[in-house]
Amino acid sequence: MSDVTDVLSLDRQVCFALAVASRAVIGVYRPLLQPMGLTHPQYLVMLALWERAPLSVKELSKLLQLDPGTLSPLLKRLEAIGYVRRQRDSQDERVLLVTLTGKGRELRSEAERIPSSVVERLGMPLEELQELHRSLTRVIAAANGAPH
Amino acid sequence: MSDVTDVLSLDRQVCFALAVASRAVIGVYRPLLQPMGLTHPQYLVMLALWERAPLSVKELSKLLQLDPGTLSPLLKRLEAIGYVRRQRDSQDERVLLVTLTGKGRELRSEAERIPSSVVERLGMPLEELQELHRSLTRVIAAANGAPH
DNA sequence: CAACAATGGTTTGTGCACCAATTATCATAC
DNA sequence: GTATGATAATTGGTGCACAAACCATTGTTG
Repeated sequence: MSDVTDVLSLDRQVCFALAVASRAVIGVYRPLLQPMGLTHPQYLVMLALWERAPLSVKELSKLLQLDPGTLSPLLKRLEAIGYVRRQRDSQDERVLLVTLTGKGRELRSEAERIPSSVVERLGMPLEELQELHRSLTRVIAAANGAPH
Repeated sequence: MSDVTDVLSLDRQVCFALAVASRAVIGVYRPLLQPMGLTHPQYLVMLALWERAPLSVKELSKLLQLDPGTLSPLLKRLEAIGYVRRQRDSQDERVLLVTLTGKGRELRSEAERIPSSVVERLGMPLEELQELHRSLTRVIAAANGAPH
């Protein structure tokens, strides 16, 4: 009955639930992404590029909240499979501009089926997913604003 | 105004929010866990063990929803820093029982300060976190029950 | 009891994810 | 115009995470 036990109890840890939920939902995407040869993080990069390419590594890093050190090899893999081109900005040779190839642009129509397919497989009411999304957005803001 | 654009739009992807939120919240734990020499997944294993050690790899895998192949090296690291002991079950030499060392048990009192510290740093009302937790639990169930 | 399947862990390979250190380019200040 | 500092990306190191292959032990069945 101690609060301490309560607090440490595994299944009450929001953090644990977050980690498990994240992995579980990514697991639902996996078989859908596999035919296109994409992992989930790669898919997120493609989403960002479909919305507004070209993007620099810096911009992608900010958008996806991912370390440049994580993106660097990931982008090379996307280039290796032919979805993306990496080239230095001629205005500023420090920045690397990531653009879509024709193959990368074409992939979009195939990808458009994914979100609805995921929602269908989850079998949850859309309203609930939207509420979850709002809730997650608040947590992200809280975590990013946390001290230290 | 097409629904398709809407659906692919990055910031509406629950999955993206989940991944970012998970990483962001783990980032709040990081500085709190660092003094004890624990990573977040290692912390989750310790939580499980504090609740009910000994546990086999199989049981840990089920509790934490983690692959045995992920746990195997993680547990060796926990053993290397002296929080845990790994020994085969004499009844069934296939199963590996993970138990706490004295040092591992002592760590618990230090860890008990973490959850409240995280909540404080997040600065979110407890009620909202609990609602998020319920919502995440439903998503986890949905994802685990998803076809394929 | 000897083949056989099932079970529990480990290993290997690929790909994130983060951190710290490094490199190259650009911008400023002498 | 050369030192200085800032910025953008890459590299290297550690540690998840998952899949597939592998191995030892146990359980079962002919």
